[in-house]
Amino acid sequence: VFRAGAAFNAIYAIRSGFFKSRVSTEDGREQVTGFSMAGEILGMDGIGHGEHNCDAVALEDSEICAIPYSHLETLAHELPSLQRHFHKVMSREIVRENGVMMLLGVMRAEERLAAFLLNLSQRLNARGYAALEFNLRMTREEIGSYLGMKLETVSRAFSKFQSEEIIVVDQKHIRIVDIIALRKIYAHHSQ
Amino acid sequence: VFRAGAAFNAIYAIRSGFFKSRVSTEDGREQVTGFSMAGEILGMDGIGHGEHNCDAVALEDSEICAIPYSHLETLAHELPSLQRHFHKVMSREIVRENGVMMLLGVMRAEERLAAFLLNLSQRLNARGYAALEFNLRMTREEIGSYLGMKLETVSRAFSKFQSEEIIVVDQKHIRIVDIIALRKIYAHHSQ
DNA sequence: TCGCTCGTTTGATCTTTATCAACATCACCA
DNA sequence: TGGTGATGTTGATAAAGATCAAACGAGCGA
Repeated sequence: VFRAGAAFNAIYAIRSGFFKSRVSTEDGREQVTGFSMAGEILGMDGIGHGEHNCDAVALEDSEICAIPYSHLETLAHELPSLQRHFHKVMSREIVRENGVMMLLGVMRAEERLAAFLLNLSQRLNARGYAALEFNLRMTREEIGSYLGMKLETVSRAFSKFQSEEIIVVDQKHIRIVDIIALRKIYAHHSQ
Repeated sequence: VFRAGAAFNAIYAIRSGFFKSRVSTEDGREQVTGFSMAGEILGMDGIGHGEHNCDAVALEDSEICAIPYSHLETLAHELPSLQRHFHKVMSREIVRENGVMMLLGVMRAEERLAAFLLNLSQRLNARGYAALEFNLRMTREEIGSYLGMKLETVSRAFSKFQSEEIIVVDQKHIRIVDIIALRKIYAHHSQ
């Protein structure tokens, strides 16, 4: 969709599909900063400095709607409710990132994965998809990058959850069998 | 200043002083999400859901200016340049948090501390303070929470930098002796 | 001044996760 | 149809950082 360093012109509303956002260091290490799906907005990182800070990449065939920022400004001025809505969307992105910082800063591997699965489940559910059965669009490596761990650790955590009969994993297909247990892991009750 | 869960009414412009922001899990673990100083804005996390998501705490005597959000909306509508500026401030907060996610996700302990010191140095410098000599306002534990490591690890990294003659540490007083070396550590050239 | 607490430093050991390696599986395509 | 590269799983080992523990120093109030 866009790359870090590219001039900022527009934000993008996702109509359908699935995306990842990522930032990179000069020495080539990457951090996935988020996964986005229908109804979410990409590119708000570009407003501040006139150029994008991260790359946005589609993980499947997707449709997006570019909203030129200059249009948005004009429209928002004419339509205060849009203005307010846009502020909310940006603010929620800040809150979401706070949550990810919490993930990365204080949680351990299995808690992170539980949090990831619960978040995905909840968002899919909000869009009318099954909450307990879905296909991952991203690789283990991308999950690992997002969660601050290596792909092997992601794979092991999936296997552990499966052996504990909390989820059933078949490649990218996930079925959540015991969402209560998943919530307990997330909430650290598991020790 | 405000607490997570408190109703959102206003954002706060810092006139002087030093603050930390933090989020907490139900089981009591905390993550410091940022340190803020003069000229920065607190409380933008509250717009999205009408209540604050994090706590903001002053780390020294400080002055802040509450800007009621309803005022801001009105003013921004009358003054498009303010509108635009406000968008930039929020966007930069998103970009800043992307950087922290990178810190937490892919960097190792010493790189994180180097990044932290360089960032602090740069921000102090931008405000007219010495870039290479300053007093930390936060404890080792708060630094550790921000950087996703334990206070002992922070302390050890400080000691290591001191033994390598990169910085001089005396309690909260820091003097950067070899900023080039610090940048190299940050950029991962150190291995 | 004494003694207390808080923050910090440092050492020893343990745990978690990374790393390295081998192999399985799948998709794609020559 | 078999090869090739990307992806995923699992095991063995190593390393980074956490945890536990002890001690120190500064600041503060009695």
